[in-house]
Amino acid sequence: MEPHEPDLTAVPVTAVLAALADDVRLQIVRALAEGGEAACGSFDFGVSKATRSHHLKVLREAGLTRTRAAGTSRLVRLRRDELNRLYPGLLDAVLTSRPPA
Amino acid sequence: MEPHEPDLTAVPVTAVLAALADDVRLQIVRALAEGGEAACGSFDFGVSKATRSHHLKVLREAGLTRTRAAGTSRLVRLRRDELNRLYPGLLDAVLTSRPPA
DNA sequence: GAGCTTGTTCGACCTTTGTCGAACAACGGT
DNA sequence: ACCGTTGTTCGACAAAGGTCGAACAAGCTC
Repeated sequence: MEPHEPDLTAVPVTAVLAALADDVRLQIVRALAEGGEAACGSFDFGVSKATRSHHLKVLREAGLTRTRAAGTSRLVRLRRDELNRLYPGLLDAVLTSRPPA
Repeated sequence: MEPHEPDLTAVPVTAVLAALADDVRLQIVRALAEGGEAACGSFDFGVSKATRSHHLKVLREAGLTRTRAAGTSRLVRLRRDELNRLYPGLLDAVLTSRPPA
């Protein structure tokens, strides 16, 4: 089953923004930005694995991440270059924002 | 009644992003970016005035706009400088994105 | 003050979305 | 072949959010 990773230009801006407009997903994106490629299981932010899987799907379908299988795990990584090319400054603006005091 | 225009630093990033993650609101922001200050009524994007008022409230409470009374109207403007200072690149990234084909 | 214009607020409604547990699927190791 | 690990999918549920019409408020003009 292909993981359905759309062309970023085909994703409406509102969908990209909506994908980033969630605390859990933002934490995932931050983790990916810092640590590079990571397995789904490494994002343990106090939600069930069903919920985590859901959030990763949202990020993937918004064109923010790519996923590849690796044994029993799936490795996720940020599509930084494409993102920065299409929305220069967006990622940085979001990532450098202080965590909610 | 004060219109409750929060300090941008007090607004969680997710709230800012969520405010921008809507088609109607994005159109409003684009219009404000192009035309500068404008009356609420000038944003006729196929929604009722109740809905329009709702969206303007969301934008205001997310720290994206300022509103001032002017006779029977209310003039709205983008908080560009603050936005660009706190989230450099965000606004540009969102505004320069092509409209949904 | 009557009436018009401009916005806001108030339910109400319906869709979307975040969350979970449970069931399922794929893979690796023993 | 079996089991454990890792993710995904499937309802189900609750909360959030966009939408509307109607009622209300404030201000201008005649």
